[in-house]
Amino acid sequence: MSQRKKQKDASRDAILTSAAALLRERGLEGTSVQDATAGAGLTVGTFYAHFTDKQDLLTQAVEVALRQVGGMLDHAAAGRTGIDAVHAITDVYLSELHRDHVRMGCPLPAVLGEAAAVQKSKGTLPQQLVQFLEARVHAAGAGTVQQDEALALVVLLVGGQIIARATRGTPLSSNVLNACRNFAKQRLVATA
Amino acid sequence: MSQRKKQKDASRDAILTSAAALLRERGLEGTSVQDATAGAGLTVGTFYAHFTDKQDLLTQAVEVALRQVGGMLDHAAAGRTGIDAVHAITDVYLSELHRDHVRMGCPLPAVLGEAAAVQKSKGTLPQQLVQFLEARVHAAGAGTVQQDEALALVVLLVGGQIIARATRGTPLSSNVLNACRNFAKQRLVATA
DNA sequence: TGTACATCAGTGAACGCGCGTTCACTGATGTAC
DNA sequence: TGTACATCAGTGAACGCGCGTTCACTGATGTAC
Repeated sequence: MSQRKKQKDASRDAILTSAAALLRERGLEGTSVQDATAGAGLTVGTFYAHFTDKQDLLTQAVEVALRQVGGMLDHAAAGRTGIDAVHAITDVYLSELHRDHVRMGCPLPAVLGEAAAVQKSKGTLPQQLVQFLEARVHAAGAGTVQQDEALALVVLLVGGQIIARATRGTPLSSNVLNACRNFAKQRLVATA
Repeated sequence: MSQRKKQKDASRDAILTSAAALLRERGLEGTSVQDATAGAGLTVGTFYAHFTDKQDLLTQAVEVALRQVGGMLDHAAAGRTGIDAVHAITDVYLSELHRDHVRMGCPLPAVLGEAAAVQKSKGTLPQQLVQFLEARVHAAGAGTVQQDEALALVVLLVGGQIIARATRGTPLSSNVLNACRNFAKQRLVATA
């Protein structure tokens, strides 16, 4: 591969990484093309040499972020099986650490909450994102968790983080995380 | 009260009502001052005779919307007590009807999802909103529901609607509502 | 190897647009005598 | 009751700003001979 091509790919990756971080803390609408390219050390002008438009960038950046959180969940579940793996995922997803490190975390709380932006994307992106998490939970559970339970757990995980982040700085925030962790784990154990 | 004062109050109420509807389907950021006043049959120019700024309007409009959803929940729980009342609230909140009539529903799914807008509001608005719902659930349960359980239920309600709305038009949307209703009701019944 | 030209990643300024906000003005309503 | 003036809810155009997007240009990299 030519040096030019290599550099272009590096720039593209840098913009994607920058956007993947931004969209998690500012949402899809709040992530400007300007800021994403600036975060990669570039100027706006070059943006359209890499992406067809803003929507194109965001779609790909969400996937980048999703791959990261997939790794996070795999790491948490490593060495465990069945309900133990599901509990490990629950603990890590609903941790204070995950709440406070938005840029490195899951994109779903930011993306699914933006009514306007999601409607604009028309496609089935939100569906794909939810099913990604659901599949992960389902697979980790390996037969101990019904599909309906996996869906409800995904709602507790994503919804819990949305609310914990919205109330950050108040005692309620950690109470919500605690309540969701306890509820999810106690009620899922009972069915195992 | 003078006719002038009466007319001004009517205009103010009309703007508030218009904004309360808009913010639930477009979110806080997506609700423009222009659209809110136009929805009341007025032009933008008059806006600052009624509100100090956009944030002022939104804060009050969220309260208006919240009062409406309070009525909805009271109506659903009317004539029931304890866990039955909680189940009725769960069914109505996680109904397809509530998903599809966003303008008349609960503002929390729209408001809590907007990371950027919520951080801008600085105050404890999100906390107040969550506690409003939590208190309602807790009161309806009248001793049968622990505080932690009430919080987890609020997360299932709000999170369930956020995800159901984001995936509207796909089969997943109704599956999520179903899964949350079942999970919430089966697991809460067990503790009653 | 050295030179002349072609390519193209990135620059920086401009555009049109919608936004929140401001303000001089209008005309109907209220008040004073 | 009638007239003259004061008040003020609402109008409509303007502003500065950040946004997504476009484009003429630059200068380093690659290619041909």
